Amino acid sequence: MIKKQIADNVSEALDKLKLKHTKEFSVEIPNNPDFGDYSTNAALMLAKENQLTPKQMAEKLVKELRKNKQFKSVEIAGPGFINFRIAASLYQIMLWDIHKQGKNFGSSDYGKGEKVLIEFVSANPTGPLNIVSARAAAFGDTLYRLMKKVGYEPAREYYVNDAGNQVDILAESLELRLREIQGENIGEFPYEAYHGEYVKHLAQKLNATEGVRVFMMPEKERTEHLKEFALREILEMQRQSLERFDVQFDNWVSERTLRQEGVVEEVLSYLTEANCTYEKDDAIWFCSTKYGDDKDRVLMKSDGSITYFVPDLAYHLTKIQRGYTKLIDIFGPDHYGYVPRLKAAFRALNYDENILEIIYLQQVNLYEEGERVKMSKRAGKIVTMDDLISLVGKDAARYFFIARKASAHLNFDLDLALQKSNENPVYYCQYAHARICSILRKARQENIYPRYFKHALIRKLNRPEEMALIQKMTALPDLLIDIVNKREPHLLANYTHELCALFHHFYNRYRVINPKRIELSQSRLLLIETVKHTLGICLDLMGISAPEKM
RNA sequence: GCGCCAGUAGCUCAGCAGGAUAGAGCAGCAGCCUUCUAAGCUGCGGGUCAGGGGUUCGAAUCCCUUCUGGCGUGCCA
Repeated sequence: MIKKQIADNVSEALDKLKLKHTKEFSVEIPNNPDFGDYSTNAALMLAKENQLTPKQMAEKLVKELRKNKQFKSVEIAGPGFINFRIAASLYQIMLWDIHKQGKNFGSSDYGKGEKVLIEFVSANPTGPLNIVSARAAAFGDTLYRLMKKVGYEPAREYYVNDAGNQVDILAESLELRLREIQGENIGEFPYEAYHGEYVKHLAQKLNATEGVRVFMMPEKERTEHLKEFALREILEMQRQSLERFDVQFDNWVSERTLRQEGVVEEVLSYLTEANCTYEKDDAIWFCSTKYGDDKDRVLMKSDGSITYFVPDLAYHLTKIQRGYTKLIDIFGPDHYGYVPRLKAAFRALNYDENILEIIYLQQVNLYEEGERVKMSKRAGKIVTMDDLISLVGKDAARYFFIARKASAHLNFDLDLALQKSNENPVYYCQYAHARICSILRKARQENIYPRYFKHALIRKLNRPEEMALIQKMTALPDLLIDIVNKREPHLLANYTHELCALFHHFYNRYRVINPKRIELSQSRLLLIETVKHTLGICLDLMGISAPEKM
C-alpha cells in the first residue's frame, strides 16, 4: 500500500522536475532500520538517462519530495539511495484502514476472476498417500487459497489413474492375498506386486463380506470386481487422509470414465489429423521431437493398449474445454521427463503451451536418528501421509511443507517433529495468536474495548515497535500478489513468522492493558486486534489453525 | 552422456527480475516470570555465500566454467 504511494510520489516529483524516467526503479523496505522505513533506488537507476550523477539526481528529488507531509524525513544516503521515514500519522491511518477491512484485509481483484485449474496430488490409486503427496497437498491447497484471495477463480482437481497397468497389478495382489487368507498356498509373493499391509487388510475386509463367492465368478468378471473394490476402498482412504489434512478437491476426474467417454480415440484422431503420428514396430508414435521433445513417444503400444500419456493429454484438453485459461500441474520430481511431450502435444494441436504451467516439487527425505529413512513402495515399506499427520499433527506438517520452497529438496527430521516442542516454528506463530486472544479476553473482563475510532486514540500509537507492526501489516496485500505471481507460498510462512516476531517483541516491551491509561490501552488493543486478524488470515491461507488458547 | 534441482553459520533453511553492514530457527553460552500466556524476550559467539573467471558504480543474486550431492532420461504411471 505504502510502497505504491511512495513510488507514485517519486514519479510525480520526476514529472514536476521534468526528468526522464524510462527505466524502472523500486521502493523497498531496507533491512537496516537506520536507512529509514522505505527506500528507493530511483536516483541510481535514472541518473544516467538524465545525464546527472546519482547524487545530483537524488538532491533534486529530495528537495521536491520533502514538500510531502506524509514523510517525516527524506534523506540521501550511500551512493544515492533516497531513504524515507514515514510520519506516524500515516501509519495510524493505515492501521485504522486495515482494522476496518477485518477478514477481507489482503483480498484483491488482482486475478480478475481468471479461471485457473490446479491439479495436484493425483497419486496412483494403488495405496495410501505418501509423504510427497502430503507435500503436494499442502502446497497445492495453499496456492489455491492464495489465488482465491487475490481474485482468481481457482479450482482443485485430482486426476485418478484408475485405468492403467498399476491397477491391474493391484487387483492381482489383492486376489493373491485373498487366496492366502482362504488357506491357499500362493508360494512366494511376486516381486512386482504390492506388498503393503493395506492389501492384506483389504483382502480381509473383502473376505469378511464376500468370502469364497469371489472365486465363483468367471476370471474376467472377478478381476473387474476386485479392481472396483480395491479402487473404491483406496480412494476413500486417500480422500480421508486429505480431509485430515484439511485439503478438499472440487473435482475428482477418473481416467476410466474419460476412456469410456471415448476421449482416447478423440485425441488420437486429433493428433493424426494434425499429421504428427506414425506407425513403427507395430506401435503408434507421436512425433513429439518436431515440437521440442527429445524423442518421439509411443501412443499405442504394440499390444494394442494405450500409454498413460494419451488419456492424460485428453484430460488436459478437457480442462481447456471447460473454460480454464491457466492450467497449473503440481508434479513430483519423477515427472520431469514427461512434461516436454505434454507441451509438445499442446503445440502440435495448436494450443498455447503457456497455458500449461508445471510446478515441480522436489522429493522429501525423512530422517530418523540422523539416518535417512529408506522407503520402497514395492516392498510396502513407506511412511504414509497418515503416519506423518498422526506423528506431528496437521498444523505442523502443513507448516513444514509450506515453509520450504517447492524446488528445494526437503529434509524432514522425524525426531525433531516428534518432540512436539517449541522447536517447531509453527507453535511460535500459533502462540502469538493465542497470546493476543488472551489479552483481548482479559481486556473484556476489565471492560476495556478497542472498538471506537478516535483520532486522539490512534495518535497514542507512536512507539517504534508499534510502527513496525503496522508497517509489516501494510505490506501484506502486495506480498500476497507477489507470492501468487511467483507461485512461492513459502514466502507467506516467512512473513507470518516475521509478523509474529514483531508481535512478541512488542509484547515483551510494553503492556497492553493498563487501567490507569485507558486510551493508550484502547489504542493498543486496536493494534493487537488488527494483528490478530492479519495473523488469522495468514494461518488460514496456509491451512493452519489459529488457536484461541494454547 | 544429456536435462532438471540444489550447494549460504555446527544443523535445517530464508535472502536471488543486482543494491547499503548476508538473515532466521535449532544447537551452545549468559540473563529476564509478585504485572495481559516464559511454546516468549534480551545479549554473546558463530560465514572464503562450494571453487575460479567475467559483466558494472555495486554480485550470494546475472553470464561462463569446474567440483560435489540428488533426481530424471521406459512400448511404467
